[in-house]
Amino acid sequence: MTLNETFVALSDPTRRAILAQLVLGEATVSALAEPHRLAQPTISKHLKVLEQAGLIETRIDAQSRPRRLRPEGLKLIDDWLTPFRAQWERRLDRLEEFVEQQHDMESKK
Amino acid sequence: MTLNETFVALSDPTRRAILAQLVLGEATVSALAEPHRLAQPTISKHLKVLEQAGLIETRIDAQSRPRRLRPEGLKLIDDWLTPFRAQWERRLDRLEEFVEQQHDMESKK
DNA sequence: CAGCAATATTGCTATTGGGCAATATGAAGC
DNA sequence: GCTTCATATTGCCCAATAGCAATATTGCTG
Repeated sequence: MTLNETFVALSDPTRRAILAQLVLGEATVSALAEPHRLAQPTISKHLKVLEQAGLIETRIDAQSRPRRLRPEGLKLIDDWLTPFRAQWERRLDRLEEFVEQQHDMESKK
Repeated sequence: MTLNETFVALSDPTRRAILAQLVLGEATVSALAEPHRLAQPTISKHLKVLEQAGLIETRIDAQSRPRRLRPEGLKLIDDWLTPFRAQWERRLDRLEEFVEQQHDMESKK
């Protein structure tokens, strides 16, 4: 459940696709495997990584082990982004200022 | 400059540390190498990954090649987070609702 | 232009990580 | 109790990657 585990978990496209699937709701392992051309054990491995990172959780229903999203897990990432977000918003502000200035110039012509 | 490149770039702690350093402003390669117990070529390699992902850019100043942050590069990540953010905020809303309901119950005692 | 300073490139090694087939486990249904 | 279904675990291979030392490159500076 560390920041690093989370980023590592997200660095694989298959795992990101699995998360995207889970936004739509709970799904079994076989349902999660189906869209990818990957063997079941491969998917199980990915699921383990995601669970270890705190991004999904497992429920038990007879033989099946449906997974569901733990969106709060992504807060670590969101928080990490904060200082950077501040920066790109500042850039946007400067751009807006610039546009406004240009506009003023125009109207003074 | 793809989403995958970006996530891969962020999946290494050294590279994240470098980005964090660059929030404070432009820095030379040797300045970036200094805090880490890593050889200079190792850092240069990391910088290449970050630049390829569009997260930093290089300026040329005599022999030195100072890097600066390109915070907009992180928008890809921020955008990817959007659908998930919606989910964890909904959870928060439900929590608030619950707390309010409890509060109502209390006041009716 | 010689020599130094800052960085890039190259070539190598060791580790990690994604993939698979084969097998193990555990619950359901007959 | 035996079979079947869903999934986990194990053992293996190959490719990708972080790391380094050695060397190349580029631009000052004397």
